[in-house]
Amino acid sequence: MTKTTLVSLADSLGVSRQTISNVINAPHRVKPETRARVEAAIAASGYRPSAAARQLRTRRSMNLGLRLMPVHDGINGSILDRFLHSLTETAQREGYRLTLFCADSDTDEIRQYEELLQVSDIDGFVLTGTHHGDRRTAWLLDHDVPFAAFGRPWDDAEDPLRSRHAWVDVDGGAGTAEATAAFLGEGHESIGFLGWPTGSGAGDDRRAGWQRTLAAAGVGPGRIQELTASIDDGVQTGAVAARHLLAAGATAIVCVSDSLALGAAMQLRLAFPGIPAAVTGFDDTPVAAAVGLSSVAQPIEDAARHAIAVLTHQLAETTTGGAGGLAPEQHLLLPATLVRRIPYPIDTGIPTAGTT
Amino acid sequence: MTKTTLVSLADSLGVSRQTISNVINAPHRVKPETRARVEAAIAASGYRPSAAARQLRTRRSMNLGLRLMPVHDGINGSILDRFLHSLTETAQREGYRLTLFCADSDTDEIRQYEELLQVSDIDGFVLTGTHHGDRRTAWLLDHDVPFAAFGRPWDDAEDPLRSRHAWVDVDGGAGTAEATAAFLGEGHESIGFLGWPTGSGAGDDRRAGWQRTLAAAGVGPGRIQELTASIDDGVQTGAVAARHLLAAGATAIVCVSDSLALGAAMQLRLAFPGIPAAVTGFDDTPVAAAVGLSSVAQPIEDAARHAIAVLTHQLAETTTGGAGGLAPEQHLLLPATLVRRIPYPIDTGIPTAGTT
DNA sequence: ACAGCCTATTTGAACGTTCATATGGTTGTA
DNA sequence: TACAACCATATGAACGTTCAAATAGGCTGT
Repeated sequence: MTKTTLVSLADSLGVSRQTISNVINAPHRVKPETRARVEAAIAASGYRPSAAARQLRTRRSMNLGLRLMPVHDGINGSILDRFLHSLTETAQREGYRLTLFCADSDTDEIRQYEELLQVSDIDGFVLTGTHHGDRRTAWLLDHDVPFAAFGRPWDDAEDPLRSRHAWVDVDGGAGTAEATAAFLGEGHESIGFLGWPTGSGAGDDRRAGWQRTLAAAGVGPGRIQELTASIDDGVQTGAVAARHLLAAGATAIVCVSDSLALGAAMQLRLAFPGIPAAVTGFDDTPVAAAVGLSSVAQPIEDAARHAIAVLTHQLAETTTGGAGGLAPEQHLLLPATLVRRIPYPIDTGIPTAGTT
Repeated sequence: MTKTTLVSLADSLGVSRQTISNVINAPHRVKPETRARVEAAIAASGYRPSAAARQLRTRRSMNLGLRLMPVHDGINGSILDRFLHSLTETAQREGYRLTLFCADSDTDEIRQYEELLQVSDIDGFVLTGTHHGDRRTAWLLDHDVPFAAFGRPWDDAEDPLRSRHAWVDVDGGAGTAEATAAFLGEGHESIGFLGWPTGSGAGDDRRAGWQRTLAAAGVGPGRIQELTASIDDGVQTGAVAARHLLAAGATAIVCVSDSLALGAAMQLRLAFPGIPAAVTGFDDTPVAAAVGLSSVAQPIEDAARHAIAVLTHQLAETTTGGAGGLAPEQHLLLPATLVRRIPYPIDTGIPTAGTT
């Protein structure tokens, strides 16, 4: 039993290669009667066109590339899991596959683009972790490589909707604004913000949501200044920074991440024993769910779906030359929403000697 | 400026295609002098052989397939992140790439194998989430498809080292045994085990580690029976089940997962206020690190590295026909190790009315 | 009756490699 | 000198598909 190929199938059916090829790629060109006959034969033989041969001829691989960000940078952990799933599933439904690669810097990532493209192995890319001064998008635009970014083009921050490339993002600012407003509604007046150092795009965006909500509520710029802290991610660092916010009079804290929120929650417990800690995190990670921490959730599955939709549409366009249905939104900002939780009593122990 | 190809490069150098091909694939066949000249030209032109053409001719794609398990089944969250990273990085170093695909059942996964192979798009697979009655391994063996499994062949449990296929796994039982022994060393006598329902391979293995340690310490089978609970994963379910273990007199609890451990920790706090909860989880997830939960850590990066090593060796073998260096261990059980932590005081609040 | 056009199908060539084999030149041995 | 053996390089064919152009046949209109 030899491998079924276009020719072997054609011979056994008494038609030509091209007819079968047409049945697969341009069915309207084939007489319905013939078509049915060929389709039956295809199904019976289990024939599948060889990707390699097809790719060699058409110069399209139906493969999309995604760089796996170094751990603790970009999308990680369970967010990555959800993102990847949605990405892969959506791509698969459109006939594409997802190929992963690693790179330790943006420069290295660009080098890999060159490699992957020249080898004509990848049709387009999904970018994550966009940031200020991102050279990747410029490179891809310059080289006419189809791609979709998860993350706004932060350099065009004033008007990202004018961006030359397609992107999807989650409106983190709206999420932190909602969290802040919720605290205000509960009677809190001094609401702190625990964020990352300025310059990170996503981090600044989330801070801005908190800031504008406080400002709208009549809190002065000086006070806002006092109520914000900027530090690197981590539970311990969150605890330390939260102490400063508490000293500044904060009774509730909005955080840029779940890790920081976790640390902040510890300090709030100590400061206001018996009262559920007024803290919100970001990303709605399993950690947050586990300890009952309120958190701003990103519709990451939707974002992934849309990124693929945009990208595949772009790819279909360059092939067929323009037709191919309504173009999906090129610049899409999805709403983040606050997930409210009641903290569990995880731990009453004071960190002392030997345990496990 | 047209695309550089084997022919265009050959013409510009005044040699034949095959010579260049040889420089790349079998350098020893080419006269050093010519070789140097060709290599320089390759570097100068930035020439890269087309994957498609090569694949069409050689029938190898240098692509490895990995099924992305449905969320909350198999490898998830940050473990997946670490696993994927290591897998991708190692594969990349060997000249392979990782292609993802989704499947909602093992049957579906097998269907995709057929598709991926027939299209000759994938050279081999990495399997995760092996379980009792796994039909995938049988199928792959039957069809002579190279693969490496992360997870023992649970059906050959008596002697997995005799398995017909390559696998890597982590000795979870050794990890829980270590945890149990540690509690015994601290003076605990009634150490409970919070596990998944019987039948899950990995879960049973972890329970066995606890069980044999207790047995070795002289705890009778009846008592062991009383001290074990089996439930589905989750923080809440863990808390509920832990209550039963406490009622049975347990003072420490070894858990099959971090989620369950988190729930158990809650109950232990309530039962023994002021004393650090004697609980261990499994997987050493960020959740565990965040709340200061001791946990059994898997050397997942090593496992991934080894899986790729085994797989690529297998692939190289089928090509060259046997030569190609020492074969890596076909059946490898890596040790899991206990990471001891001191619980943080995360939460003193009692779960009551509205929060955040 | 025949050019002209449309439809359904076929044919030759090309995509860029590698395999198998052929060529030409040099060396070694009788 | 003749002939085999070897080395370095070159040539033809093949992998399985799609593109572009060619063919055959049916229908229309003058």
